[in-house]
Amino acid sequence: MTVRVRFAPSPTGYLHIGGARTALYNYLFAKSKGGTYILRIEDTDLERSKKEYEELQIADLKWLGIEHNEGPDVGGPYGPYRQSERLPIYKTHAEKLIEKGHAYYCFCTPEELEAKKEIAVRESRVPQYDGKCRNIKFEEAQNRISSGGPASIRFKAPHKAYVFMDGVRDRVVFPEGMVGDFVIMRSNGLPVYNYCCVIDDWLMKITHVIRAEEHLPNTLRQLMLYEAFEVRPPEFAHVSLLIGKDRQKLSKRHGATSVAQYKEESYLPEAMCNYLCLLGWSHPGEVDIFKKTDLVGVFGIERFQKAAAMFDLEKLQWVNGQHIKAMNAQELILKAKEFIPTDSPFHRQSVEWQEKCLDLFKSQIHFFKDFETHIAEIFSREVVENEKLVEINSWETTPQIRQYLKEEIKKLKDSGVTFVNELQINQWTEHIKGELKIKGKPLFMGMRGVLTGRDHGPELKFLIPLTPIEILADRI
RNA sequence: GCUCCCAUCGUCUAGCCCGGUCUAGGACAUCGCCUUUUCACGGCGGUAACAGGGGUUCGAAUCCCCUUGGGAGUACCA
Repeated sequence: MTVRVRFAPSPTGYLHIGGARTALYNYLFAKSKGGTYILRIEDTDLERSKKEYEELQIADLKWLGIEHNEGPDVGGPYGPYRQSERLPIYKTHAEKLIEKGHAYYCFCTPEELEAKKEIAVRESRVPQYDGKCRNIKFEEAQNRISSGGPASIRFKAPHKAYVFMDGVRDRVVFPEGMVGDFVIMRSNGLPVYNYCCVIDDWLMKITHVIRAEEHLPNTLRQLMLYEAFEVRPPEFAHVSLLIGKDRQKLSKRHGATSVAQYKEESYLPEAMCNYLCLLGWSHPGEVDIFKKTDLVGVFGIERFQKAAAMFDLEKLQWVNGQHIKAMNAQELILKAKEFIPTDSPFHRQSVEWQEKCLDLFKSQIHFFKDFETHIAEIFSREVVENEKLVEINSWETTPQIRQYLKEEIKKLKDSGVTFVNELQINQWTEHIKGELKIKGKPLFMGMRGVLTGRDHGPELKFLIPLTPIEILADRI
């Protein structure tokens, strides 16, 4: 039997990093098992679902490189993949359930239900449906419906315990009486999550359900439904939750929680996947930097952590930095086109210049946008007047260096040179050492201060050849 | 309230299933040193954890029980 997994988001907002992690796990599992990964849109909550969110989420998933084999936009043999387009299917199966005596029409009003619930809570009882409509005869129900009475469909919850084996939690037991008869079709004709989830997973031939732990209690209702349909349930694996600094389920108040925000901040999609993957799963070789393709054949549900994982921005940044460092010149240039603003002087330089520049700074940044600040420094004509620089300028040797370099740069500039080369810098250094008799700290720091206008930065022999000579002249 | 789930450095985790090799390993962060006549990168090293209590056992991070703490769910949301 080939593995079939799915990620089933509801289009009620942006793609959350928790959702991205779940999607990633499903995708990785499919890839590792040579299976199929399906995207299903759960849009039965009409009030909150929006088409634009669906598109946004698909775009974010695509950006992360998590591409589905079947889904609303690419089709597939078990469509439609949007629940709002599967309404007749849910209806038919609900009717079958009624025929088989597993479900019934319920005419209780929301107000009535709410009142009963309140009483139950006050009497500290578990608020469960009391089964008021359970014994209404089918014919009577039909009559009430045809005369316009709004009805929902309730499933008769069996009174027994349920046990299943979870890929992460092992043996999970739900004791008897945890849930009362629950609604599967709302009175407005739309199905309820736990119900359509079962229908879809069954009809789409899903073999493994990998989802967040918050769904664990839902599994009980779903197990009941599978049983009523006489269908073997899929394998379940409930992955630990993602939590924030306060140990609560990760949500908007913890800062950037949507994938799009990280995309915007120039994080690399591979780095995001890498980090997200490590939040609750561990590599058997204790490797911590990898690409999705490295995980084929390695990823499996045996190495999930049961406890919740805290999202740590600092480590994400480190992982992102590691991915940048591992990039070669071509990859860097490609990404630079994407992330460095079009008005940056970066884009006006030669390819050779760009390669050298990116290579020079790639080991000291955490994310791509950091390149911008370094590039801005190269092209900055201003001289930073901080304490250290004032000190450098106060040395009696510094004016000599300035005078010498000023003349040298003018000479080169007048002869049409636009960039100084490394050789030239060595010659300057030798001259200052030999003729001006300046050496050690005054020599190097003096040159740095005079040429860059700053007290720190990369090695001069790499940095100066990247700086246009006219800018050097201006600074001096 | 009720039901379910969870518990190793500040954080992510290895080890747990199949007790001894664990004076508990790695990574992020942090601190120190080296390297770099700067900053970073890099290298080396330090601080830092088996929630508590009972069992079982010659021996427990590992198996069992209790306590405590944390989390999730409790909808005609997903």
